Amino acid sequence: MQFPTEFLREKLIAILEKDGFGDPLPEPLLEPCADPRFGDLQSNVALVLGKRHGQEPRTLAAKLAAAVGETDWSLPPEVAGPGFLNFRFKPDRCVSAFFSLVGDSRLGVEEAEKPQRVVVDYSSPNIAKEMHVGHLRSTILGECLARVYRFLGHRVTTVNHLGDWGTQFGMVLLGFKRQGEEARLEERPLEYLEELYQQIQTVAKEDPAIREEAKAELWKLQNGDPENLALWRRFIAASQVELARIYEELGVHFDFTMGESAYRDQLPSVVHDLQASGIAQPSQGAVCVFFPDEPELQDKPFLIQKSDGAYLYATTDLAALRFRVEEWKADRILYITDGRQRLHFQQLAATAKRWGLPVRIEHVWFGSILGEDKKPLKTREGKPIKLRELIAEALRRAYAIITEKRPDLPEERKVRIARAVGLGALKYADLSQNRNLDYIFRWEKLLSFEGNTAPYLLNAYVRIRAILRKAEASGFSAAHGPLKEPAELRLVKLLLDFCPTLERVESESRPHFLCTYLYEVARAFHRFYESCPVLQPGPHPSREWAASQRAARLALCQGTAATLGAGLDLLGIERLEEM
RNA sequence: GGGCCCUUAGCUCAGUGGAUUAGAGCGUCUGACUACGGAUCAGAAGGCCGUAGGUUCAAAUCCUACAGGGCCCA
Repeated sequence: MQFPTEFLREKLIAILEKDGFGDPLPEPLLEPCADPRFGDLQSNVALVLGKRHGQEPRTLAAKLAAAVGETDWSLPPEVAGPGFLNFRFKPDRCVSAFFSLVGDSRLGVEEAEKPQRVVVDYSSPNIAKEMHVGHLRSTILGECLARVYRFLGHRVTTVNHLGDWGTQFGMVLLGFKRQGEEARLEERPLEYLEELYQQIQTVAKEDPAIREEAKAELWKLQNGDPENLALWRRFIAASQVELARIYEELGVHFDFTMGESAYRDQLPSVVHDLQASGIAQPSQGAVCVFFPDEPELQDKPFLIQKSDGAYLYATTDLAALRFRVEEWKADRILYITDGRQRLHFQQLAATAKRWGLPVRIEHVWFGSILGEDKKPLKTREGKPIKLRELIAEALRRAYAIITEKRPDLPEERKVRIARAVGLGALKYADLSQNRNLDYIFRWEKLLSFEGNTAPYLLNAYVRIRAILRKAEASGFSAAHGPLKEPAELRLVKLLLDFCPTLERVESESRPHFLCTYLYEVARAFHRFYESCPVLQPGPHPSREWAASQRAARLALCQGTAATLGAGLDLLGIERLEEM
């Protein structure tokens, strides 16, 4: 389906190229007007080209305006100020485009012509530790991006790269052997394993003998000791059960869960390969990749094997990378982690390039979570906020509100609504902010239910659904009809922006573009709702006209619900029929 | 010591390769309940876009330096 911006853009390009202004095209050619009073789209190409070719911008703008003229989509452009071109869409054309969009299950979004195989690597918790707030960001962002890429027609594989093979298992094994309690392992494995680890670590600090014992346990595990292997497998199985519960609650799905341990047999060959092809070199007993051609990485070698022969995260990541390219034929891999790992992924990408792996690596990084004092909220000091506590608090707060506002509802429905609202608010808090920014952890912020939040979007959706249900009960249906009120047209134009918005999300892997857009849609709907009655229109010239208007407004409701609903789905937020 | 990120209204944040009068939410103040669901809507107040230079007819946006905060590497 064609969109007005796209249409005008192509038109403008054709004119510029014909007039010899196309090399290179000034960008951006068109952007939304800063102020709606100027129109729908603005262009400052005349200013840029005027300068480039020594022409008076206003004269050039007038010439371009004349060349564009009136189009199928737009009125003749106006020249304003120093040489802006302001474009105004034809309302009727937008309305008819809107009606074709309403009838389309994909809302006018076409599937990618050249689908890519995209691997999204996210969440990736450590198996022997509680998940905390930091994991939420990776999990929520990754899930959302995977859904957006998939919706745009790409072949997405999601993977949870579990930390299941670190040195911490020496401590955990020792701890469990000394004082293991089966029941606690079954009950709450993540918490229990973390506790064991911390206990042993505390003791080990004082007692070198304990440190040695832990090392010995680790050595045994890594060298295939049956007892330790069996225990380790039990830790993993128990942890995975608990993780699965959390993911299910969050509505997160992985196509594959493959821990670091899955690659342990491949590590020697990675190091060997890289050495054999001259990419990695021995250095002070260790093995490193150097990057003489990358200015930013010149003094930052990538360590892939330590002098004692041990492998590192880097080695595992390279093995996983090779696996994903060779076995999954990945064209593109997105790693969703916090910004502290940026150097690591820069090095990983640079190594992959020299290794000749035909894959585009994107590090989708996000900021840290800070405490109220703007200092990092570290798990060592201070009190870590456990993810399940955060979720429980979200549900509790949402439940309190729903109980207050809807005491009439049966318990079961209140719980269900509290789930959608609480989890939605929590997810939305992470998704709606530019991911690169650090954020300060505050319950009120993460669990806010007003303004630009999930409950606001849900509220709009619920209201529309209520209207549509009533309409259906009364036998009214949606159809073509007049949409001329400013609030109607504003909504119509916004709904035509769904597809371009998703493309922007894809181009930068930034879900907050989608959130901002959906918020605008919900706001525009609320305004429309206030000023344009759908089911009980006011006085009208004729009964036919009133019926036609109601049908058109119902269509607008349908289109808005479909767009908000699709958007919520992509964000991973559950839709509601009532709240 | 080197590198990266950030600094926009009291608070939390948008601002799509420079451009017409910098936008929201929360909070504050004033309105709208004869309700298609008020978790809503209308309006007001509130900003030398960290500081200082530079490039430009035009800078929150690009360049340089500095300050403050955070992170990474040895």
